[in-house]
Amino acid sequence: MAKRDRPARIGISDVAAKAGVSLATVSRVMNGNFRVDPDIAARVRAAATELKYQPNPMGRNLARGKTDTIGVVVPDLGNPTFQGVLRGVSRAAAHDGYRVLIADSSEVSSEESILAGEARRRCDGVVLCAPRMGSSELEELAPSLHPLVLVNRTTDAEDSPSVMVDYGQGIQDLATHLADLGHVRIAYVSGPESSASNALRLAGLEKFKQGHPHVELAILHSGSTFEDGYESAGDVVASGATGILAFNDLTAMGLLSSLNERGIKVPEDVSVTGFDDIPFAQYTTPPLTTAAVPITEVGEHAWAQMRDLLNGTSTTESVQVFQPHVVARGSTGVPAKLKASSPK
Amino acid sequence: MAKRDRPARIGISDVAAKAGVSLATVSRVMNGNFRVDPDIAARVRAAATELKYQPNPMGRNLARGKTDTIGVVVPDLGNPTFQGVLRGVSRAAAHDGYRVLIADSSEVSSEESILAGEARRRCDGVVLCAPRMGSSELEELAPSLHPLVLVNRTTDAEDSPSVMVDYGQGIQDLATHLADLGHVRIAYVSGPESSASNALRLAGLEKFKQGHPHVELAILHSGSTFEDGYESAGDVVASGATGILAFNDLTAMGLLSSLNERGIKVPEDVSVTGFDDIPFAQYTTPPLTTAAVPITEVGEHAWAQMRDLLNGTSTTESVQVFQPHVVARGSTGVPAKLKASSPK
DNA sequence: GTGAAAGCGCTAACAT
DNA sequence: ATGTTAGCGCTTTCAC
Repeated sequence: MAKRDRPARIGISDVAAKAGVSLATVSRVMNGNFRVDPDIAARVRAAATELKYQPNPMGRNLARGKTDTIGVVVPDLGNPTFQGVLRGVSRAAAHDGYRVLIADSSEVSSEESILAGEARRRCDGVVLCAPRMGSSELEELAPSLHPLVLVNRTTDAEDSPSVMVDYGQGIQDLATHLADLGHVRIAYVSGPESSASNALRLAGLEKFKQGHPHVELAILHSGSTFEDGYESAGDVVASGATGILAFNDLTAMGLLSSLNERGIKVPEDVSVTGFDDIPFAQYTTPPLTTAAVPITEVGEHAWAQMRDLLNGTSTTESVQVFQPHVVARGSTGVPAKLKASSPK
Repeated sequence: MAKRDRPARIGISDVAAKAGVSLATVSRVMNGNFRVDPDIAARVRAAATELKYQPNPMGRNLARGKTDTIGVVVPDLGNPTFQGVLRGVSRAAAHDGYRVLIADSSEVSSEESILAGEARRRCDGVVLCAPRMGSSELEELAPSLHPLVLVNRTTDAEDSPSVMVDYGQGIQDLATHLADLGHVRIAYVSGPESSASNALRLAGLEKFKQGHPHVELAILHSGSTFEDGYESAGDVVASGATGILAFNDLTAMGLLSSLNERGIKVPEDVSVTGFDDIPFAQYTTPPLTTAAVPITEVGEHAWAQMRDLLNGTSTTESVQVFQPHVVARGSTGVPAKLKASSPK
C-alpha cells in the first residue's frame, strides 16, 4: 500500500465530509460548472472556506489532462526583445487564467529542442522563440510541440501559427530614411548568420538596392550583442560608409560607444540606426534612430494565437505580421559633405 | 466509468508491456533509482526509446507530491531589476533540474498575495519579490507560502530566508561620493513610500547625515519609474541642491532627460547618481554614476536558498546581503562654484 | 531484484 | 440535482 507520509494537506474529501455531500458535488461547486442546489453549494463553500480548502492543481491537472500553463522558450532572458515577448505573453495569458513557465536556453541552441520538449510535456502548449534554430530541426520538432506558436519565424510543418515582425520592411524603411537624408554609401552590420530575422533584413535590403541603384550598400558581419556592435566599429570605419544600419539597438549602442571613443561624431560623421526601439534607445547619445517594434504586442498576439489553438477556435490568419515604424532621432542626419555643399 | 477520449499518449504501461516487465520496473529504470538488473534495464530503455516514451510529468507530480518547479513572483516584468533576479533564479534553478513559473502582478499589489498563493500551489516553493507589500500582510502570507525565499525584504514570520541588497550602505556610499566631490547641498529623490528598499535608503541617509553634519540633505518625493524621475526635475531644481541621489537608475535617467531639456548641465550644474547599474546605465548622457547591484547573483542565491529549503539542508545564514559598489561615471563631478574657486 | 497493487487529489461518466 | 466510481499516469510500499 502506498500510504506515504506527506504533510497531509486538506483535500476535497475533507470538504465533502464537512459539508455532508459527495466528492463530486464539491468538485462541481468548486468548478462552478453544473447547477448545484444553491443551499448545498453554499454549504460546500462554507465548509471550504472554513477549512481553508485550496484545490490541488496536480490532481486537477492529471484528471483533466491539462495544466493551464504554457511554456515560453527564449534563447536569452537578458535580451530586451525576448523580455518583451515574455511580458506580453505572460500578461495576456494571465488575463485568461493561464500561467507561464519559462525556459531560457541561455543561447545554447543544442539544448533548445530538448528544453522545448520538456516544457511542452509540462504545459498545454509552447510559444517558441528560437531565431537560430535550423529550419529542418524546427520542422522536425514542431509536430511534437503542438500546440505551438512561433515568434519571428515560420515553418511548413503542421498548423503552427506565427507572429512575425516585418524586419525586411523595417530595414528597407531605415535604409530609405538614410538615402533620403542623402547617404549614398550605406553599410549593414549584419546579425548572426543563422538568425532568421537577419535573413529577413538581408532580403529587405536586396529590394532596397533595386529601388536605389545609386546607393552603394556594403554588408559587414557581426552579431547581435552590444559587444558585437562595439567590435564592428573597425569594419564600419573601414567601409567608408556614412550611413550605418546596425542589426539591432544593442549592436547600434555598442557601435555608438566605440565610434565615440574613436572621436567619430554621430551623426556629423556617420549616421547610425538601430532596430527594435528597446526602452533605452531614446537615451543613448545621441538618441537612436530606429525601427520601433511593438514587441509586447507580439507577445500578446502569440498568446491569442495559442488560446485559439487551445480552444480549437481557428483563426483566419495563421501568421500575423507586425510592421515596425521608423522613429527618427538624433543618430541620423545629413552626411557631412552634403551639408557643406547644400547649406539649407 | 471515466474513460475519456484523450489523444492517448504512450505511457509507462506501454513500455512495460513491450519490455515484458512490470510498471514498477519501468519506473525504477526511468528514475535510475534502484538496482535493476542491467539486462532488464537495457531492455526497458530500448523499449522506451523505440516507443519514444516520454514520462508524463502530471502523473509524476501527483504521485511524488512535487513539481520540480518554483514560482517567481515579481511586481513588474518590465523592470530591469526583476528581470535580473528572474534570470538569475531561472538559470540557477535550471541547473538543478527545476523550472520556473512566473507570476507578474503587474504592479497590482492587491493581487500579489493571491498570485503568490496560486503559484505556491502549483509549485514546490516561491521566490517573492514584493517590495511594496505591507509587512503585516507579508507576515500573514509567509507561512502559507513556505518554502519561501524573499528578495530584498525580510519577515519575522517562519523560517523564510532572504536575499538582500544593502541599499542603505549603497546610498551612503553614493552620498559620500558626492560629499567628497565637494557637494554640500544634496537631495535624495525618494522612491515609493511603501517600498522596503526605499526605507533602507532613507535609513542609510540618516547615518550619512550624522557623519556629515555640514551637508544639507533634502528629501524629495517621487517614484520608481523613468516618468517619476522626469517629473521630479521641478522639485530638484527648486531644492537648490547640486548633488542629486535618484532612487534608482530609471528615475535618474528620467531626471537626466528633463534636466537636459531645461538646459541644466550634468555634471557641471548638478551631479546625479542612480542605483542598480542596470545594463544601460553606462549609455546615458553623461554615463550614470551609480551603485552597482549584482542582481543576477541575487537571483542565483535566491535559488540556492530555495534549494536548501527544499532539501532540508539548512544554511548557516538565512539572510544573505549583497553589497552594492559605487561606479563613478560622468554624471557626477565637482560642483560649479567649487571648481571656480579651486582651479585644480 | 521484481511484481502487484494501493494510492496521489481530482474530474467526469454513469446511474440514480 | 446528487452520488458512485473509474480512472488520469505515475511512484512506492510491501511481499515475494
